[in-house]
Amino acid sequence: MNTGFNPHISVDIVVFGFDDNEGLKVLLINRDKDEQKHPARLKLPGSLIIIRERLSDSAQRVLQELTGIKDIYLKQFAVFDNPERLKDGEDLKWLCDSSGIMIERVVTIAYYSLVKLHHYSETELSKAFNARWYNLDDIPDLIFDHNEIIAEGLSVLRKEFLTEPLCFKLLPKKFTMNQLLHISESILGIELDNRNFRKRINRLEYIIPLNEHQKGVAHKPARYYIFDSRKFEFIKRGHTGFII
Amino acid sequence: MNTGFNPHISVDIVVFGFDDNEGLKVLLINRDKDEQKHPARLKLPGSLIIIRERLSDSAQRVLQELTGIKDIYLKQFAVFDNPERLKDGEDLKWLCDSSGIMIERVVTIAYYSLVKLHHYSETELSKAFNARWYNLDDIPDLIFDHNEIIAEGLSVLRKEFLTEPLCFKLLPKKFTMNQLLHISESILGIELDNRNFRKRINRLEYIIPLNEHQKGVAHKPARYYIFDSRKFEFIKRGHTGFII
DNA sequence: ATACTAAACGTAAAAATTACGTTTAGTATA
DNA sequence: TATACTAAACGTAATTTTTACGTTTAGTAT
Repeated sequence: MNTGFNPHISVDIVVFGFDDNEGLKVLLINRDKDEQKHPARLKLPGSLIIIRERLSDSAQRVLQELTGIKDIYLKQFAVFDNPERLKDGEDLKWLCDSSGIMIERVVTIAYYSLVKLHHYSETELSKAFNARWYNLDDIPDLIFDHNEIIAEGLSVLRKEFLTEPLCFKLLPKKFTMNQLLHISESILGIELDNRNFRKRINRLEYIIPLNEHQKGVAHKPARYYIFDSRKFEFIKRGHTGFII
Repeated sequence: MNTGFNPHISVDIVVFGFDDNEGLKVLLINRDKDEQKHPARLKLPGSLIIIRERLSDSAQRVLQELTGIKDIYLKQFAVFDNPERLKDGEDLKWLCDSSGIMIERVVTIAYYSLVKLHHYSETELSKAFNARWYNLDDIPDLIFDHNEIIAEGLSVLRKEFLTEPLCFKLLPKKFTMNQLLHISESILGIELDNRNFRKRINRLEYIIPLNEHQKGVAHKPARYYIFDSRKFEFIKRGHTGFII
C-alpha cells in the first residue's frame, strides 16, 4: 500500500504562543484527534512527510491539517534521530495504523514557530482540533521524545532571540516599549531592568519612535514604535547590502 | 536488492582544516575514488546512512571510510532537502549505481568539523583516498548542492565560533596568544587588533597563562596558555552547575 | 655592539552596562 | 477640585568594555 508518505522522515513543530498576561505557551494536540481517551496521549503537531515534499512545505501543511494554523514563521532547529525514539509500543502501533505504513525508523526534523496567541481562538483549537496551549513549566508527559524536542526548541529559541529580531513576530506593527520588554522577559525567562532596557532599545536605529501614543489608559500614555526590518538588515549585513 | 542503505537520508561532512600558514581549508574527495577522470567530479565526504544507524555514527563512519579521518568533533548544522537537489542526471546515475538502490529523493543532514590540518598527511589523503584540502576561496564546482552546503557550514561555523570554544579543537594543549589570534582571524575572515585581542583574552578566567615560554625563537619568546574547559562550562552555565 | 622580530605592556577617549532615583501625563476617586 | 494612583519616561554616576593607537622587552641573527 503506497500512501505517499516517506516512511523515514517526519516533521514536528513546536509552536510557541505569546500572551501578554501569561507569557510563553506551547501548542499540543491529542494523538487521537477525535477520541476523548483518558489519559489523553499528547504530542506536538507533526507527521511523516510526503515522499517528494519539501520539509518546510510539509511543516506548514501538517500544522494546518492538525491545528488550522497556517502561513506562519517556521524555523528548522534540530534533527532527532535516535533509532529508539519511537520505542513506546502502543504509540508506535498508533503511528503505523494512522499512517498506513510499516515504520522501521523515523528521523524527525524539528521546527519552532512564534505566534500571537490571541490570533487563535482557544475554543476553535480545542473543538475543531482537540488542541490546547500549555504553559512552558506545566507540560505533561508527551509521546515519543516530544518533551525533549520542546526543551531543545526553547533552548535554541532563547539563543536565536539574542541575535534575530524574533520579537516583532509577536508584536503588532505599532508596539510600546513595555510590550517589547515583556516579550523579551517571557522568552528569555528572566527579569530585565525597565530603565536600562529603554536606553538600550533607544540606541537601536531600526526601532523607530512614532509621534503616536496610547489613548484612554489610566497613566501616562505610552509612545508607539515600529520595527524597520530594512534598516535592521542593512545594519546586520554591515552596510554592505544594497538597499534600492 | 537490500543493501542496508536508507534510500531517503544521507549525511555530508564539511571538514574544515586549519593550517597556521594558510588558514582555513575544506576537505574534498573525488566522486570516483579510484578513477582519474577529467574533469574530476569533486564532492564532500558523505553517503546514504544505514537503515537504523544514528546520524552521528553514520557521519563518523562515512568520514573514516572516505578519508581515513576518525573520532573527531562533528556538529550537525543544517538539513538540505530540496527535492531537486540531486537533479544532475549523470551524478544521480552514479549515486544509484554506487549505492545499488533506486534513489527517489534524498534529504541530507550536514555536519561540520574542525581538525588540525597537519594531523593528516596530504600524501596519504591523496594516495589512499583521492582526497585533498582546498582553500576556502578556491573551491571548484562540486556535485549536487555541495557548494551551498559548504557556504552554509562556514556561515554557521562563524556564528558558533563567537559563543562556543571551538578554537581549542584546532590548537595544541599549550598554545600562544598569537596562535589563538590567528585561528580567530582565519575562521572569522577578518583582521583583529593584536593588542586589544590580548586584553580581551586576558580577562577570560578560563584561559590560563602558564609559566612556560617558547624556546629558540628569534624574538621575545611567547607565553603558553591552556584552556580550562571545566571553568568555561562553569562560567557559561552561570555558576549553577555543580563542579565535583 | 647593532639590527631585527614578535611579544607584551600601556594609555586615553569613547561607548556600553549597571544600579539605582525622580519626574511626568494621564485616569480614578474622594 | 484636589489627591491618589499608575505606568511611562527621563536622569545620573560609577564601572566596565571597546577602540585606536604608541612604546618597551626579550630573545636570535649578523
